[in-house]
Amino acid sequence: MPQTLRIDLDRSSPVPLYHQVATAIDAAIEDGRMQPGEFLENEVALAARLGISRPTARQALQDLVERGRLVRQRGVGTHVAPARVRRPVELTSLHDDLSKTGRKPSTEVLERRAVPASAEVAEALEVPEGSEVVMIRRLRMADGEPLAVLTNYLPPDIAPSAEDLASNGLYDLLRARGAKPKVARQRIGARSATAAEARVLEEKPRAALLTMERTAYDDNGHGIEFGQHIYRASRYMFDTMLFAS
Amino acid sequence: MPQTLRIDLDRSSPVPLYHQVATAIDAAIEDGRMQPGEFLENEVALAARLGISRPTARQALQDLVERGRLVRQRGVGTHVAPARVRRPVELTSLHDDLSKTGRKPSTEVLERRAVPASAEVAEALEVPEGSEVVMIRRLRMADGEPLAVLTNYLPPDIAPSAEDLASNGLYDLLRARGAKPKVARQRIGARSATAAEARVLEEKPRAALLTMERTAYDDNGHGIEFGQHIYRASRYMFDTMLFAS
DNA sequence: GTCAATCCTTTGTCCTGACATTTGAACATC
DNA sequence: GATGTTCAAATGTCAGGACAAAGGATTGAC
Repeated sequence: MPQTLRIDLDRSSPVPLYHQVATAIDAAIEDGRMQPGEFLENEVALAARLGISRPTARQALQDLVERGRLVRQRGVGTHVAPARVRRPVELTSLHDDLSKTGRKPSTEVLERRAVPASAEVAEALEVPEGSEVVMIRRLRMADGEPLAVLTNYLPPDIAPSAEDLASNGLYDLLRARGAKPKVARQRIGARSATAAEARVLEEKPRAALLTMERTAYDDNGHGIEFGQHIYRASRYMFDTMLFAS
Repeated sequence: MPQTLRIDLDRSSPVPLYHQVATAIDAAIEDGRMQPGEFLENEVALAARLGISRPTARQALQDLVERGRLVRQRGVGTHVAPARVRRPVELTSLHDDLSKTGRKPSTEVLERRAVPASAEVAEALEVPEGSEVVMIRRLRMADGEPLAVLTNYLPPDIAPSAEDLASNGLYDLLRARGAKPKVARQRIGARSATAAEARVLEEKPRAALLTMERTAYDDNGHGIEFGQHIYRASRYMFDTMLFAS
């Protein structure tokens, strides 16, 4: 009892056909029209019904498999993956994260100024040590409660203004400036809060904090952002999905 | 000045051609025969030279792009990705992690017994609440120093013995029993150590600890392992790569 | 009834061929 | 010399076909 999904294709659109198909199926999974475990038509039938070639249909399905939405088994068919394995690892900023989970993010820019690059910053951003970079320190709040202190270092030519940062996520602003983060290396650790940190975050002195250090790169591998952040462990966890190779 | 790589193909092998090609190129990148930024031949030439079709060559290159080894640009060509964006996110156990970075892992099994499943464990492993599961608690050490206390819950039929656990990684043992972890959801947080935890880990009381909670699934989405772990923040960090969608 | 062999369905791999789109450089023009 | 145009090179998209391999169900033999 395979589900035949209605999919409208626009052959004059610049969006590739396989992507239109993938998006349509993904949407059906997302809004519940297709349930976990439910089988799709086989790919030959799908291609015939939509008037596309089998490779095109395959490419659409393959994309969804790689994103963890579908599971395929040779000789069996293609079915929707269980809901709990569907969430992807993604490179997002905390601002986007909070919006998606329904909490109201707000930001207070504590500091924004030019500083000489430390060795660590210089290496991440590929600039000479001691050259000028912009340091931004923000207090991130969720529903009015302090959540994290975010410290970012950026090359001067793409660093957003303090005003922009008050209402927009950093990554959105970077993208608007043409710097598109594609990959990031992230290191998560923990330590006790200093007195000053505890005060800003409204925690007790020496409370456990989560620390995160991240370098973001564009797709040519050039560093575009380096950040050292601290989070209130009592209010925040990092939630990721891992895949076996 | 594109690099022409010598690649031997075995058409009688059960290993797909595109995979043979991808593996060969990957090996060349890994051992330095191809340097970051260096261009490959264009895909048409590559296909012709190897005597394979262009789609097959493309599939090999596409695989490497998805793994972050290569970067492609339409109208330009295909080149090797910068070294620092190459490391993948992978689902590994701490045992494998330590071996790879050259530290000597050792394990002490503190406890191994059957316990009734708590609500949390029951949900992760898809068993009735209160049914019997095996709880394993291990002290993980690196170079003789305590590093983490790992607490795992497993279905009784795949739970390894205490003896096996003393010298092997948990994931290796699970794989040998036919339970292949494919995806895992992982939550990383922090908190202060209790007195007992501090004692075991040789930390000061109330020292900051990293906590990690992980549920691993096979490719049908069935839970095969649930773990709650604590790490010495002074000796360990989680290091991951993230990719933008 | 049990077990093995066979067949069908479905995805996996591989081929050939064609046109579209993007990029960068060479070229011509003003 | 600056600027716009054209062109070649490279990857992206799409079509249609063929055979292989795996899994499940059916069938047959004992």
